[in-house]
Amino acid sequence: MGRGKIEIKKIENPTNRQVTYSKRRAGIMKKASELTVLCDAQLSLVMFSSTGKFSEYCSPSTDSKSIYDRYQQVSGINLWSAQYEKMQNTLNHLKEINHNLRREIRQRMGEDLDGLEIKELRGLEQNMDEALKLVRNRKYHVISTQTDTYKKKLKNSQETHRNLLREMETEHAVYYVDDDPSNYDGALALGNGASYLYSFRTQPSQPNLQGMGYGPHDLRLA
Amino acid sequence: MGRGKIEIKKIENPTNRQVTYSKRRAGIMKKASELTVLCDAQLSLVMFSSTGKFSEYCSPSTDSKSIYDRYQQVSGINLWSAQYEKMQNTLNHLKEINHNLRREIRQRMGEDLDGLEIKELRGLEQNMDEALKLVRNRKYHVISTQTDTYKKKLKNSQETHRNLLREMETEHAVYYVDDDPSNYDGALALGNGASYLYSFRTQPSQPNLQGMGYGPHDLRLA
DNA sequence: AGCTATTTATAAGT
DNA sequence: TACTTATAAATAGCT
Repeated sequence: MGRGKIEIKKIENPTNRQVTYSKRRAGIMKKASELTVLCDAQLSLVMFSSTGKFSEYCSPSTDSKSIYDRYQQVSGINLWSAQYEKMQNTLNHLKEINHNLRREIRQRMGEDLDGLEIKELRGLEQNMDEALKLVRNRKYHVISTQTDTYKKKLKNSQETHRNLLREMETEHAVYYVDDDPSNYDGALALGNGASYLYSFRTQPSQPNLQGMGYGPHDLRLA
Repeated sequence: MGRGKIEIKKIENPTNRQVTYSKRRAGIMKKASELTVLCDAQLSLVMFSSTGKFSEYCSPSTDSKSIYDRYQQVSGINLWSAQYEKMQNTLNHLKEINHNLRREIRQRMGEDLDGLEIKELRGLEQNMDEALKLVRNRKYHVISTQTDTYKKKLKNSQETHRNLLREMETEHAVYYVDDDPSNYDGALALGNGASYLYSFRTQPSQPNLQGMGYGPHDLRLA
C-alpha cells in the first residue's frame, strides 16, 4: 500500500527503516486501538525499534501488568510464577515454623498445655527446671560481678574523696569553714557506672514483665 | 476499508463483533510480523477477545517474557517488583521474627543469656518460675486423671474377670482343671487404654529430650 | 470461510 | 519530521 509494492524483508537503509518503523508503529497502534473499541478486546502491545526505542499500547481500563498476569494464567506454564511460587512456599514454610516457635514459647510459659502427653509434659518440666537453674546461676553471676565492680568503684571514690579532703585541709584550710563532705556534689567522684548501679539497686522487686519482653505474645503472624 | 465506512465504536451484535475480531486480529498480527521483519524490531502483542479468547504474537528469536523484562528495565518503575519487593519484605520480616523467637526459646532454655541485663534476667527467672509451676500442675492433673481412669478400668476388668471365673466354675467346672487366672490372656480384659498406661509407667525417668521436641534447636532460618 | 467494493495504510517523493 | 499522493493492503458487508 504505497507508491510501489515492497518486499517484506529487512530495510537495509537505516533512515528508511526508521521512517517506516515510525509510520507502521503509528498504524499498528491505531489498529490496536480500533480493535479494543470495536470488539471490546483487551490487549497489550510492547515494541522496541532496532535502535532500542520503546513504545507500548495498552487497551483502556487495564495495564500491561494485568494483561500479562492474565496471559500467565491462560498460557498455563507461566513465566514468573516459578520464582514467585518458590517465594510463596518459603513464606508459608516460615509462617509454619513461626507458628510452632510461638507454640513452644507459650508452652514454656505454662499456656497451651492441653495437647501434651505425660511424656511431653515431663520432658518440658525437666527441661524448664534445668533452664531455670541456668538462668538463676547467670543472674547470681551478673549480680556478684556488678557488686564487685560497685565495691571497687565505691572504694576508689571514697579514696579520691579522702584525698580531696586531706588536700583541702592541709593546703587551703583557711578559705573554707564548712567541711561536711555531704555538701560537695557527689557526682564529681561517683562516675556514671556507679550511678547506674544505684539505679539498678532501686528497681522494684517485681518488674513489669510486659515491658521486659517476657509477657504475653502477640500471636499474629507478622 | 470495506464496502462501507464504519464508526469506531463497540459492535453490539456479538456475532459481527466476533467476526470482526478474527479478521482484525489476523490483520494486526500480520502488521506486527511485517514490522519486525522490515524494521528489525522486537515486539510482543497479547490479546484477549471479549469472550476471553487469548492470542499472542511475539517477534522471532525472543519470547514475551524477555520483551517484558526489557520493558520493565526501560520503563524504570517496573510492575512486578512492587509485589515482589513487598513479598521480599514480608519474608525478611518473618525471618527476623523467627530469629527473635528462637532467641527467646534459647533463653528460656538457659542459653544465650550473656546479653541480658539484671532486670531482664529477673523478669525471665520469675516468668519461668511461674510457668514451671503451671507445667507441674498440669502434669499432676494429667497424671491423676489418667490414674483414676486406670483404676476404674482395672476395677472393671477385675470384676469382669471374677465374673468370668465364677461363670466357668459354676457352669463348666468339669471341663477345666487349671483355674489360675494368670494363665488367661489379660489383653482380653485390659483394653488399649490400660496397656497405654502400663507403657507410660515404664518410661525411663530421664526421657530423651531430643526426641521430645525440647532439645537443642535447629537454628537455620528455614 | 470466500468475495469484492470500498476504505485505509503507507512508500516514495517533496 | 511533516505533508502529499499514487497505490497496495485491509476489511465491511454479503453470501
